[in-house]
Amino acid sequence: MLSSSCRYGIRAVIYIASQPRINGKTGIRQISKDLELPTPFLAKILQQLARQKILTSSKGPHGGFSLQKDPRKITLLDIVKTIDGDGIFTNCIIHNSTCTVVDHEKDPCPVHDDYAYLREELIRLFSSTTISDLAMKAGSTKKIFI
Amino acid sequence: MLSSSCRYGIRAVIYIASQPRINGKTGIRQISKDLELPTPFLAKILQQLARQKILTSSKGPHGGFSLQKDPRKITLLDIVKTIDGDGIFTNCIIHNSTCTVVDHEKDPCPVHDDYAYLREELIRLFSSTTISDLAMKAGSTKKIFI
DNA sequence: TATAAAAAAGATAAAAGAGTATTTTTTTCT
DNA sequence: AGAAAAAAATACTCTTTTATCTTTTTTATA
Repeated sequence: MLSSSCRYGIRAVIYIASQPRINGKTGIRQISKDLELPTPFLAKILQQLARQKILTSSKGPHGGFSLQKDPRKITLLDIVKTIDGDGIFTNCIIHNSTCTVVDHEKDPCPVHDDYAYLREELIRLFSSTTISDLAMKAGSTKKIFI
Repeated sequence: MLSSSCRYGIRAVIYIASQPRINGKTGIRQISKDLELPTPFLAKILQQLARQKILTSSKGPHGGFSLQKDPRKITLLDIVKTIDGDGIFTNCIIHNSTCTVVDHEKDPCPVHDDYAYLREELIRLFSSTTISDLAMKAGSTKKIFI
């Protein structure tokens, strides 16, 4: 469904949002240690999220990553699109390419109509779930990150 | 969502089900030509489906593949499980492993509850959509296979 | 200003997925 | 029996994803 990179990215953003705000920065060493993810691999993912204005990164001593936006304004859709692209929301389920209503309206693939509903539900879920929601739920337990 | 192998397999099974029954066999050369798929790669996929009793294969002149079951009894779920496994139906959306109700019932991951519904809809769609359904819809057009 | 801490960048390595090529086995038909 | 046609099996290549390692750049602060 989602790539490893994407899942790691989502968990890292939830983790950052759950951190107590002392100076507002969370180091990648700490994130990768607590989430049990490979440090340099996670670094690349967070860099992508920083380029998309979802995270802020700062170098130097006491540097690290923090959210660039209100966690209530960051959705799962934002993160998934940044890391995996929007293929999961547009690709046909049995063909290689997109299979939107426009593409196939006169020549729909046989699963098209039935899958359209599920695709809409997927988009609805991902676009309505915010990092704020997830960080609140995550707050109640430690193990969710692993 | 689904691997290339899996999508190719689904399309091939729909194609076989759509063929006029002369001697009941469809050669892989014909399938790969009409679906524009690489022949030896598709062969491996069809072999997997044959091992799972979804297809029958016969060697020798006039050999080929045919359905081993009533197409009304072959579901998308059968094919997806054969080729991609059941990870898509069991894996957690943000973790590496399964995240079923049993696994996380006392310690659910933060997206668990919201995603559970979508997962159920996915299973419902895949298990209720049969090759018979798809072959009938496919009958009306040529381009759907490509 | 020098140092150390941190992320950024780049190069490389391992694993998995996708695809190709070749040989072997089976079967039909002459 | 022999030849040809078809799938099965095997081994290999290419690409992408995942992961690691090393070097560079930035920056706070002693």
